[in-house]
Amino acid sequence: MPLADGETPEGPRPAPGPASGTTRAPDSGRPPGSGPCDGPRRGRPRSEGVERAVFDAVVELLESGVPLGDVSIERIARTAGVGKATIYRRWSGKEDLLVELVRSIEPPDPELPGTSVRDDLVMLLEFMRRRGLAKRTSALLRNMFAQMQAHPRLWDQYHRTVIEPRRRRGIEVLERGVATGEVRADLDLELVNDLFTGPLLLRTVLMPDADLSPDFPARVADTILAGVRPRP
Amino acid sequence: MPLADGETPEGPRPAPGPASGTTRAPDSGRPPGSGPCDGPRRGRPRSEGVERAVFDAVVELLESGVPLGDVSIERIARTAGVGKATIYRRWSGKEDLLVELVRSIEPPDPELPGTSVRDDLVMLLEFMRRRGLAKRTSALLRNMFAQMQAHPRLWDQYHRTVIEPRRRRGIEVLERGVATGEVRADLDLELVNDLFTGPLLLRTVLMPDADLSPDFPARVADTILAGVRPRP
Amino acid sequence: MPLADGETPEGPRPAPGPASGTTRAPDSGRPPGSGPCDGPRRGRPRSEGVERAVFDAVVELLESGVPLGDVSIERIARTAGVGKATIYRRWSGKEDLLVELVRSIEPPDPELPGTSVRDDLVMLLEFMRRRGLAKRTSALLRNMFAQMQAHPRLWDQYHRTVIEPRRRRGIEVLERGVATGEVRADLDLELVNDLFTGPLLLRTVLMPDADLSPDFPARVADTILAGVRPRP
Amino acid sequence: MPLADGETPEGPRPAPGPASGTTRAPDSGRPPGSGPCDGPRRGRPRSEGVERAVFDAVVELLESGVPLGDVSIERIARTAGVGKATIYRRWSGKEDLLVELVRSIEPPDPELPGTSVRDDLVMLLEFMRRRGLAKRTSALLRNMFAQMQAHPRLWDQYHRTVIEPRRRRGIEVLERGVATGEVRADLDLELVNDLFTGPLLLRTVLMPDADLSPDFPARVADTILAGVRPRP
DNA sequence: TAATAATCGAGACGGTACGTCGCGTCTTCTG
DNA sequence: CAGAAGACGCGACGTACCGTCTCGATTATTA
Repeated sequence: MPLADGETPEGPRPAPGPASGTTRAPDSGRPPGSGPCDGPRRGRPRSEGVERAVFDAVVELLESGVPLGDVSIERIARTAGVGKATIYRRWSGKEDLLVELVRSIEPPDPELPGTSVRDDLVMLLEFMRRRGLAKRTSALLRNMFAQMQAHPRLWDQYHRTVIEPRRRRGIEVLERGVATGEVRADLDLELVNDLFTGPLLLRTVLMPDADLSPDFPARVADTILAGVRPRP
Repeated sequence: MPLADGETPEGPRPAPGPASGTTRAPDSGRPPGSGPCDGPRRGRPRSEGVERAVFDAVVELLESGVPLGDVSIERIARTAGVGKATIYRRWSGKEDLLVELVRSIEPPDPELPGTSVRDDLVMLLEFMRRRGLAKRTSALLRNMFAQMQAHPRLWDQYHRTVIEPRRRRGIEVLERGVATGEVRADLDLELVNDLFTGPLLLRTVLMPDADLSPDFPARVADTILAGVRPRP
Repeated sequence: MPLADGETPEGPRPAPGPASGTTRAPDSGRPPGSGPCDGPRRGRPRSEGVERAVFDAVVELLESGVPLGDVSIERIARTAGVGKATIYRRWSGKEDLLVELVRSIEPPDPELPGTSVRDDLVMLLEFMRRRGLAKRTSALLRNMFAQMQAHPRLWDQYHRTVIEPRRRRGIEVLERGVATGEVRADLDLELVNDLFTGPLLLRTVLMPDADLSPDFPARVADTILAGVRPRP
Repeated sequence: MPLADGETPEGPRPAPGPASGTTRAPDSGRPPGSGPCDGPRRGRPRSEGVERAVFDAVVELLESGVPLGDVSIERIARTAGVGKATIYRRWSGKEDLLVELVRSIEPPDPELPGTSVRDDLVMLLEFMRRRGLAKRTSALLRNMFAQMQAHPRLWDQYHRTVIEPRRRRGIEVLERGVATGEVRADLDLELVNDLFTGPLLLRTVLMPDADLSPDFPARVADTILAGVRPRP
């Protein structure tokens, strides 16, 4: 989501759709009590096209201006040309579906230059900035973000798998900075990390039209590193 | 949301929305609380008790653990002992109602000590922290925030009346700091203001369980004022 | 209603609107417990224009094709430019209003020639036929008739004041016929009266588009008087 | 209503309505009870139990004294334990539902003795008399009748499928009577048929409490056959 | 002349029903 | 057996009227 750092969608991402293959673990739809799962499944196998069709339908709806609250399962099924039961067989509901959609869109983490703490932080912030600006995903993600606030279970899951790892990366960068002497050793690094990422979240979430010019990451990083009080 | 202010809307923001005015169409009646209009209103005046009953019902439902998505107009009306039409006569829908509810709950702005920039900033942050923690308003506000993201008109209104004034106050504090020499004169104060408020927003919105201990405002302020890089 | 014999609406009826004056007895609106009713009423007297405006509004609505089921009190009040409470002050509800409207439209009974039973019966039937055909009142009355079936109290009242008196007249004609030898003395005259009026009701109510040519009354009367079986 | 037949619709009636066909728009599904259409219907078939449950609920409500005006779709659904949408899926509204209900209750036509015109006519009238008296159907049908008056489309349909066939039978009996010499050959048989059925309609519809004793059909038939004027 | 009292238009009020839509489950037929 | 189709019970949606009530304004009679 907007605050998590990511990659520009116009950048190296090969395919904007769902990733190849059906790499899904939490298949809650299989009727419990069936036999061992390693054997070759009997009956008609699940169509590979369904996930793609469903995700495409959701993205198409959201991009065409439909508010996320109006994106009902019924409508997704109609748009995708898919039966409702087929959707419920794979996901437990709209929220579950959306989480997976978001995860599938999430770009891979950026490579850091490692030249200095300052450069690494700017790079992380720049990725977040590009994520927040990305044309198509921006509104979508903001909507999702809003939606998920109301669904704690899914929010937790997203937090665990997306937000927290990136937070870790920022802290690791700072820890390296402490080791090299670039960062004061007497600071709570979790708090410092929030100092860097908070402003970007604020402008992305609360002020979608605000200034997010390319030099924003550098200005934030430099100001925090140097401090606001005049130096003697 | 309430605990963060942002950027000035007259600043670099190109267009604050389709129409900056108060385009509140569905509420054709007088907004309750305003003075007497010119013409003497005809017909039975609206009961003063309805707003109270409705707001109380919503708060009661949310406090009793009902998720905001399940707080339907129907249920509000039932709980408040009020007709649905009476609700729709005053508000255009659930979101509109919630915006007004939040506004009615909004506490008055804090008095600033004025002893120093640092003290004033800590006070502002402390005020925001308490707002985010307040028992009843916390979950409510977080949900509200989510809801409003999808409704630009309401969001604009809330931004104008709640967020923007507070943002102004922060910037004024910083300007005074520049005048007294407590703050570097070469900084973009809007950005600096976001540095202070961003972290609090981040922890409140993204990490509801995170550390929001009483010393958080002071730690944020001191770290940003002093800077992260070691001083020579 | 359509089966009750009456007068042609294009005939001697002087004014199609409500009769002059406010000759209303069943005024249920007066608050019980007030003083003696002969004394001059205090307060503002009821406007004479209200009954007229309300009746006109109802007729206007029905004539403009609005089904009677859609003629709500609300709509009547709106159309008449009258307050709802003003209507309820005079009538207990829609049914009550409609009964009075119908009564006010009901034309006076016809004069009978008295030359013979056959001529009198034809005259009665002819009045019924014209009533059923009357351009504006026809659909209106059919609607009312339908409506009243579902409201026993009002139906009873209408029956007592409109239907039954006319039924009496038919029987009186037949009794005179028995006295003059024009009618068999061994017959149940109530049943005979129904033989004459039934066919007209049938064609008016069940078959609005059916044959109601001017000679219908004569054909009915002559056939029943002569009998269907061939005379020896 | 059911106890009266009327005139042939192909006769002098100029236009039976806007469209003589079966313009039943809202019921897009197969009318239950018809044979298999060409294409094998897809999706879950409509439950057979729903019609029964709904009809039973309506009859139960009416029998327990609920006025038909208070029999709302909402209440029917509640009583039948059925969703509102399920009702609207089959019928376009209350009237449509009631028409089908009445049709389903309609008893089969009587066998005629064929011994004489007089006996056949008495039998037809007796059948109608019993229909009008039947415990459960009586009030229901009277109300139905009232409802349908205001809905031409439904009335047409009922007329076509219920009233008209019965009317035909009566005229056939009379035609046979002309052939056997039991009936005068110079009469308009449609009118004669109305002479017989009209009185029964009159007493059933206009005078629910009137005399409908078992000998009523015979008295009507005999009086009309013999004529009211004394025979020389 | 002023007070009193009932009327007027207007419209808010707590309800009930409307007809539609989406929910998540189910039941059919086709591949 | 998967999948499209769609019926099912349920419940919320936003609207329309119901009949009652409360307003300010109007219009008579009574003091």
